[in-house]
Amino acid sequence: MTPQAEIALSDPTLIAPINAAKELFWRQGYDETSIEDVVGATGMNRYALYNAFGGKLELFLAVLENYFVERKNLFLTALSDPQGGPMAAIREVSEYCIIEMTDRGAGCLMCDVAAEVGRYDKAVSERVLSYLEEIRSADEMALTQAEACGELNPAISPKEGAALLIANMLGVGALARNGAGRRELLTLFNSCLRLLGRQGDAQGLQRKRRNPQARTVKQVSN
Amino acid sequence: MTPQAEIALSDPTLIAPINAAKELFWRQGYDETSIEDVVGATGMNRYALYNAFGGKLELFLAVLENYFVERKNLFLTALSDPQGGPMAAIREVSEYCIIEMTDRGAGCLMCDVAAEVGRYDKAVSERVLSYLEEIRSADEMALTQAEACGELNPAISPKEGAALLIANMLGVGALARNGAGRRELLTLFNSCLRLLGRQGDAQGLQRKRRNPQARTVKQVSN
DNA sequence: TCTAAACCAGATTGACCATTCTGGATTTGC
DNA sequence: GCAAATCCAGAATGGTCAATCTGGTTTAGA
Repeated sequence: MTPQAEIALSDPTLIAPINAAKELFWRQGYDETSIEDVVGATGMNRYALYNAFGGKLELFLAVLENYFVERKNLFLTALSDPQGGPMAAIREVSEYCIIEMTDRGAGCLMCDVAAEVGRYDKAVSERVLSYLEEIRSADEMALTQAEACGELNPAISPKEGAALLIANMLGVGALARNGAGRRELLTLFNSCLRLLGRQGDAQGLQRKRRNPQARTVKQVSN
Repeated sequence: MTPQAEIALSDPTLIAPINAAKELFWRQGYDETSIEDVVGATGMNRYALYNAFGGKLELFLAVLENYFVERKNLFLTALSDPQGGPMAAIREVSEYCIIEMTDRGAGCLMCDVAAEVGRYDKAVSERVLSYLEEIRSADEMALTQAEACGELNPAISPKEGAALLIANMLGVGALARNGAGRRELLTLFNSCLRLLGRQGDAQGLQRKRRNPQARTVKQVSN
């Protein structure tokens, strides 16, 4: 991130324009979003925009950073002190993300749009990978707790499980971007979570249960 | 697909140009690839290109269709009569795809580049989803065989498992596009396959085995 | 009130690119 | 060998867009 973009992020009057621009980039992509679009959506004029951010790329970097931080907070808050247990917390934040993606039919700002920009600027790709790693590690933390309460499928380590969750969410994003429906994507995520959980270890679970027919898993209502 | 693109696909002299253009679009994306690039890579001149395909978009559609067909054949061939068992066949084709993606650092032509074009042309997005469904159904076929030989984790249906495989591959593609390494992605895919397989049902497996310590799974050599 | 700085909107620049045009070269059929 | 069709390469066209410029307007400070 450029120093200018960093300054932009800390200026409270720029929060609203950044959010407006984020919405545009997220829905339309980087190339498809013109400065004129941003002028229209933010209410700022070109002069002020260039003054505050420096240019289109720098504006996008500020947007991306804002999205990064927001997303990280979302995950860390929900996963560091999960009320209903770690698996429930993972489900909660993930379903929130899926709803965001299907609302926009636009996948993940970080991975899809940022990858577009990554073609110009390799630093963006690296930033994306490092952020994904941060989120993966938040997932891993939650899965470690899950392991401790016996909620994790013993066939897998928290680390591997977290990587699977990330990949699954990226896949869900790719499908959303091509127009897949919310219900379908929630079901897909649900299968993933089921395999990661103790329920994925079907026989092992059955052996512990008093009534094996209760094996089916509570589905999301969507 | 336009009639013109369909004709282009059936003309054997256009196979080489289509493959050259595919390589460009795959690596660089649609917007970043100029007609001049294509002229350079294919050896065809602009006049001939426009004559054969009609325009840039039509050229891309021909490329996409070619990729679709090739990919479908790859999956159907490997999965319809799997020599070393269905799970091995799934592993084989998937690892092939991962190697392709990491070679180019460019994810999946179908999902990543086509989604870019899908912004102009909704028909492209729909085509992408329908093709993914075809590949998913090939995976489902293989997983149904796996279920019959007791190689599938009983916690999951072949249908769900196939959807998970697709999502996982799309996620792997997103990671590859941002520069993730081959080894990391193969490991990730491996965890996915392990959960889908009988090994994902750790306790159940343990109960059937004579020596439970043989629980670890053969890893890919990469 | 006055002055200097900040701000605005529209016009302009400069670059890129898909597509078409054109006039000459090459091939093809007879 | 010749005429007609096909092909070629570079120039030209038209459009888009980021970024800058300009000349006038508003605001803020003393």
